[in-house]
Amino acid sequence: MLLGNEKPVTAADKTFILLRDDIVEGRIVAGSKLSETELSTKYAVSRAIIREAINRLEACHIVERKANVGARVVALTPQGLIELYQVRESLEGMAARLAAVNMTHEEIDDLMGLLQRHFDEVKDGQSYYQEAGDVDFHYRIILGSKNKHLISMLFDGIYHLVRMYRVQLGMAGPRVTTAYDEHKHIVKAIANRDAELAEMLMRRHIMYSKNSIEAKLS
Amino acid sequence: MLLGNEKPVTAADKTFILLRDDIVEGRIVAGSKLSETELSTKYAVSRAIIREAINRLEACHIVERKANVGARVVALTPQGLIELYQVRESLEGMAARLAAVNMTHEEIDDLMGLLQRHFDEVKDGQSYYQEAGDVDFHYRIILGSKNKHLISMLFDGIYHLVRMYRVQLGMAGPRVTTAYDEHKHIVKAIANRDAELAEMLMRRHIMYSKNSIEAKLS
DNA sequence: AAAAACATTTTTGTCGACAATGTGTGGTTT
DNA sequence: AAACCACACATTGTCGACAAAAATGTTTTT
Repeated sequence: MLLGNEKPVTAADKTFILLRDDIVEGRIVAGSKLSETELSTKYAVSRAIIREAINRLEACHIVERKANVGARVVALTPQGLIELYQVRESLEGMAARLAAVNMTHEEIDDLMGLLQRHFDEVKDGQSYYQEAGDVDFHYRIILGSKNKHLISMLFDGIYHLVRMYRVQLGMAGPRVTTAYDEHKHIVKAIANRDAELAEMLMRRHIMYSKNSIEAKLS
Repeated sequence: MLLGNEKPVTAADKTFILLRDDIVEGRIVAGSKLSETELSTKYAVSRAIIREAINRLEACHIVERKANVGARVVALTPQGLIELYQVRESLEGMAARLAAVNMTHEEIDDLMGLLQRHFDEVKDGQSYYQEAGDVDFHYRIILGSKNKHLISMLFDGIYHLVRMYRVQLGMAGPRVTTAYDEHKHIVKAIANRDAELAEMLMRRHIMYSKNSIEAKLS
């Protein structure tokens, strides 16, 4: 899924996205070293382009770089996952709070429609929900916050890392119907313009999700 | 004040910091365009260095860039300030919550010592508190969270922007003794390992601070 | 005179080469 | 045999030049 951002126009943009996806999807293994010359031949661009792409990946916390030594893909650790979800809980909780205040009636109606479609799909036995459906739901609430910083931090930073953990540690499990109910309650709170409750429910929702993932790691 | 990060080693590091400070302190005016060639002569480095510095500033949300057009320093708007403080409230609230769990007894003792020194200074009539003292306090709690993402987002991203608003809109006002009391209560909650309360108090503290600034804007 | 089309100029994007730094190896010394 | 130094190698950092795109100014057309 392409997040609603602008399309890549420059070569550095395209290479950044290619490289990022190769890392997130695990085609470039977590923890490995990134050689600039090697990557420049692989993606058929100059080293300057690769350097810019790596710089952006560093800003996303997807790679770590040491001066005069080089860049490595981050390692996936249980501790890292926990820290990631702590930030997510904090930011998305605030997003839900702000969405309860800032979303238009129309946006809320759309969101309820989306939820209904997801319900129909889940009811028909498709386990489609977890991946795209979940992301889509959170996506709209984050946008609904109308807070530029929040939106950018979550979409450009956190979400690719979350996805990296999901893909590479193979998260697809249950929590389908449970998560649906939680989503429903969150939307209801937003529709009621109850910011306090929306934040609390969103934070709980993300905590449960974290616990579910943590359980699978042990 | 230099935050505890590693010292700049490469020319791009140094230029990035120079440029960032020139923007934050207002020597390069908010909203203005950044010409790469112009800056490269001004800082006596090649355009590649300037480009890297601008890329990093973009990651901090201090400049905005459009492909094939160029980069501009962000504009300072009341709305932007509000959004910034919403994020800060969210992240630092979580930091306080985590600090209540993760700070060592020694770190907490140090923090109480710091607070005592600040009290003495404020008592003696120095209005020193607001600027460095406040930052120092928040700094330690954020570090005390032991959460890499949180620390990086706040120090590398949010705090320079907050400082930019403070400097350029001329925030130095009162709230000295009030803020001190709030700090004291937060530390007490952390010492009691009361994560819930620590987060709540920190969020209130930041909200008050925001309100105080907003009042000055009108 | 206003608007459209073209030419010019400026600015950003990309590239290959050179310089500086870190790393590994082999040899020497104790 | 272990520690240390020196040298060569590989990788990253920096630079100036070229290509492409946008902005500006001029001419042409209606």
